[in-house]
Amino acid sequence: MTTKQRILNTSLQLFNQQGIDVITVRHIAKELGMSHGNLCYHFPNTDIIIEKLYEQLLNELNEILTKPTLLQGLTLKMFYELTSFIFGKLYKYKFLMQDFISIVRRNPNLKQKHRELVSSRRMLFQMGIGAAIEVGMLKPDIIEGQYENYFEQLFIISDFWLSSAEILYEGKEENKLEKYINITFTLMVPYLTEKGLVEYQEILKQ
Amino acid sequence: MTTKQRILNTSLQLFNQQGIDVITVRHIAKELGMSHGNLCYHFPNTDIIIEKLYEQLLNELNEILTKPTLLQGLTLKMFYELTSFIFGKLYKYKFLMQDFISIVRRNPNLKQKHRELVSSRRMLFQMGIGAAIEVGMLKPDIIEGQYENYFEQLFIISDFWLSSAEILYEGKEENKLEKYINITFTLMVPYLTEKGLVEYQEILKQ
DNA sequence: TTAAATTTAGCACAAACGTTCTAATAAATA
DNA sequence: TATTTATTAGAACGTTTGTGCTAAATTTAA
Repeated sequence: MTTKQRILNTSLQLFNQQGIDVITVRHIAKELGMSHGNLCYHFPNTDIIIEKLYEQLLNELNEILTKPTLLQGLTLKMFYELTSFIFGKLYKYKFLMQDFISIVRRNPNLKQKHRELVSSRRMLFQMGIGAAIEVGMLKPDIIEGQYENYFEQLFIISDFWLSSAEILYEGKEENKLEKYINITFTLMVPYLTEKGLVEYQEILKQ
Repeated sequence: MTTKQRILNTSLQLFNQQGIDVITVRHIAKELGMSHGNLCYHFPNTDIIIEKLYEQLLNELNEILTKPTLLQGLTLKMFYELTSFIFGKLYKYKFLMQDFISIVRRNPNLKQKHRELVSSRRMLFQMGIGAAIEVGMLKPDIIEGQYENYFEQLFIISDFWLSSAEILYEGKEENKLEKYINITFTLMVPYLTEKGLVEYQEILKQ
């Protein structure tokens, strides 16, 4: 593993544990057992490390999200697994979500990048919803703006379940991810057809 | 107005504009045209100011939430107005929501206080849901844990809509509050009875 | 093997921070 | 009026921060 990647890994760990406010280049260097002068040779400051970690998250997400076969032979289970995959990645980089407001204030570039991510996620989900309606999994869009509201709710929860969990969640750490995946996934239940509901029940049993 | 209250007001304004990371006792003092030594005579540090502002928000919320007549003669419109009231207060103190993770890290006392707030809100809403089912506004709790999930979704969105808006919202500032009130309120639509739906449509018309 | 490029450690600097102290001023009280 | 109390300004302290520099060590390439 290269020194740069070792720095990124250790930074991710420290940011996740303690947040971006208290972690400095000196802390990261100390954790790695190197001089902070050396660390600044690789990354001049923490903001650049954070930006690299955000790009790393984007790359890991795009590995799946840009697959052209993503929506072929659509099933509800695929939706669930996609949610699980995304949430797992967000969990891995949880400081990015929890401190996103501060991060964006320090580095406005990321605001635009995140908007693009959300925008592409929105398009993907719209296509997914459309496909799911066609195969009779979801109810057609009867009430005006029904799925628009659903998207907004979905994005708020997707982006901030980790923040909420940090304050409110009291159970075991290993159950956290699944709990919030379910909370988010059940947001869809009201829009399921009877056929969709059957499939939904089966997913829960597993 | 007392000096203490002037300091709190100006602090609130600066925190809302720029966040808690960059604002120091020196900034606040400068904005008020006083020496920072003087400001520290009133409030030794920013953490204490933040704690006082949080308590101020709690007091303003409790003015309504602890009214014994709150749930008497329950209508959906009352629910909507209650949501509006709470969201308006959160908007006034938006930095508290947007920076809550950092704030709690710096002052763990507030974590417990917030949990108590959420817990009392949860009880209030449970009573509200119960009453709304009784008057035929909401569907009875058929699916196991149906309303539990609803609560979780509701609390995540209530606590973090301001954070999401900071990054994603692009419309006019004066429409922001209403937009997110609607997003949150429509979370309830799937649980409405036909009677409830009629009342819901009427609220939207206004 | 020799030369160049990369990587490393450690120091030094100015700026900003919270905190504390002193002394002066204003307000309240006896 | 005299005395105490509350409020204010400003300076000083030790820390910590990001940043940049130098020189040594290591690796790579010729």
